[in-house]
Formats: sequence, C-alpha cells, structure tokens
Amino acid sequence: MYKRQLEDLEGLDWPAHVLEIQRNWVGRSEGARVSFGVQDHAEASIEVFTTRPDTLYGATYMVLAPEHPLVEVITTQAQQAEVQAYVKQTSLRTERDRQAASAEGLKTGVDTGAQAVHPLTGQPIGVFIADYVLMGYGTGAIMAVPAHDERDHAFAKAKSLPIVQVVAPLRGDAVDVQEAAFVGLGKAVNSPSIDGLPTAEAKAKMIAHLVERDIGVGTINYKLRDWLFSRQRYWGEPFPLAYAEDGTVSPIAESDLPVELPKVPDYDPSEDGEAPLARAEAWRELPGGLKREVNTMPQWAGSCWYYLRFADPQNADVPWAEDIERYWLPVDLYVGGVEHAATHLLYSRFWHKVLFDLGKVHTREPFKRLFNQGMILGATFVPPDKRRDEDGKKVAFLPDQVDTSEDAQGNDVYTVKATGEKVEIHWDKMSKSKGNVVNPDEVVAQFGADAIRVYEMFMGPLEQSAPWQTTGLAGTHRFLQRVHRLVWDDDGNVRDLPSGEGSPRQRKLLHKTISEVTERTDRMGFNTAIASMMVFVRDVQTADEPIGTSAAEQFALLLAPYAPHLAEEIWSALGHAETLSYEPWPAADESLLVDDSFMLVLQVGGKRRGELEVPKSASKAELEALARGSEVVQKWLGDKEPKRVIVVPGRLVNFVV
RNA sequence: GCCCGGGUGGUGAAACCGGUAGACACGGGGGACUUAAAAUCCCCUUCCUUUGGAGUGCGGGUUCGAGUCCCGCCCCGGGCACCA
Repeated sequence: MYKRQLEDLEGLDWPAHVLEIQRNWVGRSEGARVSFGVQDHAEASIEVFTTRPDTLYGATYMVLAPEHPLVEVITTQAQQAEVQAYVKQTSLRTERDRQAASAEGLKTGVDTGAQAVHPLTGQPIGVFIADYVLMGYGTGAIMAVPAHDERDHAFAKAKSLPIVQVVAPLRGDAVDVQEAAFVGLGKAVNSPSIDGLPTAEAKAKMIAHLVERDIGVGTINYKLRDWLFSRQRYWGEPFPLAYAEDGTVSPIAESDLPVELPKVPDYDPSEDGEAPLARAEAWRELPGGLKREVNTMPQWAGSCWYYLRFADPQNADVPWAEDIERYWLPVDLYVGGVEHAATHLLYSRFWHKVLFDLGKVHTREPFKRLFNQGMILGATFVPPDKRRDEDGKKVAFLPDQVDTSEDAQGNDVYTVKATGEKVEIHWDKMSKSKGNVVNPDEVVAQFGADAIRVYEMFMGPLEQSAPWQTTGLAGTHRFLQRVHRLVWDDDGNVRDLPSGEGSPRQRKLLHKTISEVTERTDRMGFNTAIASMMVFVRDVQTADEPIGTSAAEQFALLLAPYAPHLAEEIWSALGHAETLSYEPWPAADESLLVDDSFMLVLQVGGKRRGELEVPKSASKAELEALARGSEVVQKWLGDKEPKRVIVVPGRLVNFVV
C-alpha cells in the first residue's frame, strides 16, 4: 500500500511541490534490517533498520527507543532504577519538548547494562536507551555508528563511547571522525569483507553477506504519518462503538446505524473532563450495561471520502451507487489550498486505495488534477526594530491606525497616526489573532458579491497569494458598473439596443474577446480573461456605438462565471425568462479573428527603431523590402550594408550591422 | 540543514515557442462636465543628463535578438526535519 501511495503519484497532474510533500511523508528509504543477539538473553534479538549497512563494522553501541518492548527484558538489575526513571521522564515530556531539545544537539540517554553481540565480529557492544531514537520509525532500535552519523556522534561524545571509522572520503584529505561524523559517501575501510569498495557497492555486498549468514535482509522502509482519529469535541461523527463494564469493545448493531449526535445541554467538556457527548447521559447508556464511546471522529473522517458521497448525495441505501461512481469519478479538477498537501490528500488517497481494493471504486486515484489556489493576504504594519510589548507579543498596527503617503521617489511611506512613527508594511495570511482580516459580509454589502468575486480572480494568477487592497476592489466594481451602463441607462431603464452584433469593428472585437476569454478561462488565466473583457467594454463604450443585442447576450455568457448575478440580470433584461446557466458557451467566428495587416517591428542592430503596418500576406522578401524602404530604417542604417537580415514573419525585421 | 516556489514601474500584475517589456487595473497628475461637490468621461504616468541612453534581484555566458535559455551568486516566501 505504501509503495502504491508513492508510485501512483506518477500519473497525477498535481503541483510539483505537493507531490514532493507527499513523497516526504511516505518517506521511502532503502536499506537493510539486521539482527543483533543479546548476551545472557538467547531468546532476544534486537532488530535494527539502517540505510547504511556498509557501516556495520563501525557500530560501537546500540540504542533502543525508551518505549521499546525489549527494554524491560534486557535491562540489568544494577541499571533498573536509572532506566525506569529515564523511561518515566521521557513519557512525561511532550513530543514538542523532545524535539526542541534535540534540535540543539542535546542527546540524553542511559545505559541498560545489557551487552549486544556484534553479528560480524562477535564483540560485545553496549545497549542504551535514548529518546533520540523514535519508536514510531523503523524498528524503534538502531545500531549506532558514531563515526558516520551526526546524532550517534553527539551521543557517543556525551557518553564517551568509542568511535570507529569505516568510511573514508574517495578523494581529498583524511577526515578526523573523532572530531565530527563523516556522513558522506566514500569507500569502505576497516571492514574486512568490503574494504575499498565505494559506498553503493559496499552496501550491496554487505546485504548479500548478511543474507548469506542469515543475520539480515535488504529492505525498503516506508512511513505513513500518524494522524489521530479521535477528538474530544462535539461536532464529529460518533463512533458506532460501545464499552462493556470490563472494558471490552463491541460494535453497535448495523440495524441501529447511523449513530446520530444526541442533543446536549452545552458543547463544553463534562465536569470530570470527558468529551462533550458524556453530557448526553441517557444517550450514552445502552441495554446490558453497555456505554457508548463519547469521543467523536475528526473532520478528516468526512474529508477522506466526501467527494464520493457528493456524487450521490441523496442515496438512502448505500453511500454511493456503483454506476454513479463510474460516471462521475475520478474528480477531474480539485481546487484547494496547499495546507492539505500532507494530511487530507494523503489520507483520502489512502482510503481510496482501500476502496479500490474492495472493488467499491473503479480508479486507483481519487483526484486527477489538483490546483492550489493562493491565499489572500492581509496587511499589518510593524516598526523597523520589530520590538515586542510587555507580553512578548510583536508590536503591530492595523491599516486603520496608519497613514499612507509617498516620499520623493514615489515610494509608499507608512506612519502611525497616533505617534507619527514610521512603520513597514507586512503581508500575512489573514488570521483572527493578527486582526488583519477583511470581513466579506461588509465587502459584499458595500460592493456586491460579483465585485468581490471578480476582484479575487483579477488580483493575479490563481495559484499565487495576493495582498488584499480595497482600492483594487473599487476598480472591479467600476468595471461592473460600466457593464451595467451598456444595457441600462442612467434612469435604470433597459436601453433600446440594436439587434445583431453591432458595427463590423465591434463585431470583430466581440469575437476576439470570445476567443480570448474562452482560452484564458480554460487554462485558468482568470485575471487575464477579465482584462480581456475590460478591453471589450471600454472599447464599446468609448466608440459610442450602442452594443448589439446579440453581442450583449454573448458577453453576458462570457461574464457569467465571473459575475453571475450581473450576467443573469443582463440576460433577463434582454428578454429571456429562463436562467442563462443552460445556454451553450459562445463560439468565436474564426474568420473574424484574422487581420489582413499587422504592425511589423523594425529593428536595426537588435534595437527597436520603429514599426510599420504591412499586409499579412507579404512574403519574407517583401517584408524585407518594405522594411528597407521605410524612413526609420533608412535613417538608422545610413549607407551601411547590413551583415545579415533576420525576418520573422508576422513579427519583425532585424537588420544586423 | 535538505527540498520546492518566487524576485518585472509608486502598487497588483501582463508578456503563448527566445521576437515591440510593462497589456489590464490600482494609486498619482492634468483636463472636461457641474454654481459646487460626488459620480462619470478623456489625456499623461519605468527611469535618466532626451538627435538619445539605460532598464525585468546581482555578475557572467549563448544568440541577429534574453524577463524567457545556460553557469555562478544574493534576497524573499513555503514545506520537511533526531526518519537511523
């Protein structure tokens, strides 16, 4: 499953960095598993995972995670107390604590007193426990090679353990592994069976050797991020589970499903700290002394498969019908934020694969194409010294506390109204705690839902984060008002518009606009699609030729995805009783898209010196002749003969001098 | 530390396959209309020492021609991180 989780990423049309994040999380690593015996415990063996089997001869001690089951078994009498204390201490520290301390290179741990047996040399080596080894990864135990691993090196230094070099650089100076670990690739040394081999070959030969002697095996290790599937809050699907007095768990009978959320007096945790559902006491009690589980599922319980239910939302018998799944799935385009790259998207893919194996869905992957839209950023203003207040919070001001002006160079300058202090503008993800949020309800009330929608699409490429600027919104609002005035007069009456697509000039522009908006919408270049509509509107309005009815209809259809309310209003004003939603998308008349002339750029010596309107049908030779004859070229070329002439039809002529 | 993005006017940005850098907007300046204002409309708006020159983070390179391609840096944003 892990393997497929990784391999199936290949065929997906997803942003590269999301694929990268997923690969990180699946965390494939190649290496070997090796068994170490333990002295005086013939029954026990310590399994380790290593990506560097070639360094096996350099293993001078071993480390178990404090939670490792063998810790109890092998710890010697003399070390019992110390080991137990350490295990207890780590269990009390939070994950965050453990990682923060380690980030500073601090390595703690204690000796179990036990001796492991090196599988190749037969030498005894010490066994420690330390919290830098994680129970959740690999086997929860490592062979420590302090000469070639920084973490092991730090630990060995702290505990004065031997450091033995088994890899040397291929070229360059010798390294001193007593000083610092050498983690790079090189050639094996001090390793009888593989001496002199470069790392890659040394690994392969060592694995073969381990297999032969039956003490290890080559393996590939994966991990899947552990995501807690239980929450102590009200809003979430209840688990269909019940507990008996003795703690045994049983499922709720299928006939009693689904388990619905009960009414509770309030949504806070119960007095004795149990989840909110514990407050629904009557609901909790079941016949036979059984008690319901009161934790609920997390949000992602639903997000892992909601796209399937969305295909068949009214079905009361099954989650989704097979033929409907076959018709709608997989999801063609999934627009969502990058914040879901590691968790939601990893787990919904995982569930989908389980469903695929069960034959419940017909594709291996749920989302064919993924698109990450950017965030809208909000402004805060910070003093240049980035000072903090008494509570240690960064000092920041909000837009309404700040004046904007321009300096002599035209750069924006921000000053705090109350104090006159100069501050710098800072764009961040909008968040309540920062206070840099914009309330969409207020914006909608002032400018309308269409204006905010168009503005958000106009701000820049969809995948890019962009700063929220209310003045920019006013601009799109003005655009929509201009559109409105094409169809209604100042008194709010629908204009008496001529039929058809307007003058030949207007008609040509209309079809150019249809073509551009279609192409740009298609490749999600929404900001440029809007720009193209702006050009159309400005031109029609400036030319003072009223827009033709048919042109207005087609324009309304183009506008509909961007400003649906206004588009429907126009559609209705033009005499349609039904919504435009079921109308076909307008088609551009290709014959109107071609011009019979174009502006030829004239270059001399690679520099643009002028332009010339020329017929589109002109041949290369004709273009050169036309360019050569032009005044600008005459002037810049003088009596020199160009070394070469580059003619790019439809674009330019360049005289190389 | 490793891995991804990204640096273009005062601001958000555009530029398809290497072919007019700055479309479309915001802001600013000027004008028209108005008793006046708002609204609306029009013009100008990269910079400079202007017969012209420079310019897409910096330094090189390839090319007739580079925002776009190549090499080396700098800066910003994001992700991951005792993963053995």
